[in-house]
Amino acid sequence: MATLKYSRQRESIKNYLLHTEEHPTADTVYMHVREEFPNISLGTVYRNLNLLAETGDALKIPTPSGGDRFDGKTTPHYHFICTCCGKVMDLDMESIDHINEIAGKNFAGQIESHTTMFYGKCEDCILKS
Amino acid sequence: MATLKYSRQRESIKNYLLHTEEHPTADTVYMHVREEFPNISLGTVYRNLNLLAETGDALKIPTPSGGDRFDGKTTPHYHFICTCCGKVMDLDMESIDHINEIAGKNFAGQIESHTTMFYGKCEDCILKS
DNA sequence: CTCTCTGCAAATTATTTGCATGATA
DNA sequence: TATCATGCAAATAATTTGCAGAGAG
Repeated sequence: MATLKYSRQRESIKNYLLHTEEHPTADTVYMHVREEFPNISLGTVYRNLNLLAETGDALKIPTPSGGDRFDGKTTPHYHFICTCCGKVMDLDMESIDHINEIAGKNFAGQIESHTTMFYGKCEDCILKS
Repeated sequence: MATLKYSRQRESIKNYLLHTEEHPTADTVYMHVREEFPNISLGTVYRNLNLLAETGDALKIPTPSGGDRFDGKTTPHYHFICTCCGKVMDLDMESIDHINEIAGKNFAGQIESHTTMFYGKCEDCILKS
């Protein structure tokens, strides 16, 4: 990949991701960064989010029913997505690296444990039902 | 939901899903079902795949980088997606229902264990690298 | 007969890309 | 001043939807 040059827009996006817990969509990032850069385009947001994901400065989290989410917290941790309301949450739990031994009996691939995605119902949705 | 009526197209789609192991995309299903119903439309395929997923006759598996996959094997099992080649595979491993106890210390939601998605490199991609 | 399902085409949604101009090193 | 980044608009890709007619119950 070509050498990265500094850009104020990218810095702002990176900074926003570091200070939010909501795992925003590209569009949400766009809305926020536009407060500082009113002329920024959605294309630029996408380009930078992908760059940050490549350099490891952000995580790109695919979700069912469209719209990737982004996370500025890059230390290994697990994610949970509520299939009811779509909310993406961090799971603060111990590593499940041993999953490779469990799966390994019939599987010769290598699971990258901390990219595992969990689905279910979040607390709010359980209470509402 | 409204009462379902029989349709030969839906039956054919369901049947194809039951006899393939490849976790096809909607488009792949379309290609195959078109051999029996040359005039079937992609819209109909999508509508029926979604109906089958709702009635529990098929699983809809979201993937990173676009394109849901479908699975006619509806008994609980885990899935693995190769982040290198995109291949979707069944993982024949014991249940990890206890994940709820591990995650539960800091999490009041409910993980539906068998919908957990694992990512990593498949055997083929490991050998090639 | 009534309501569901189909084929077709147009509409949506999320994301990417080409290009001329602007910013960084 | 060479190269990367931006803004804008057009292009893709995956999926959904409106509608008029065909098929199932």
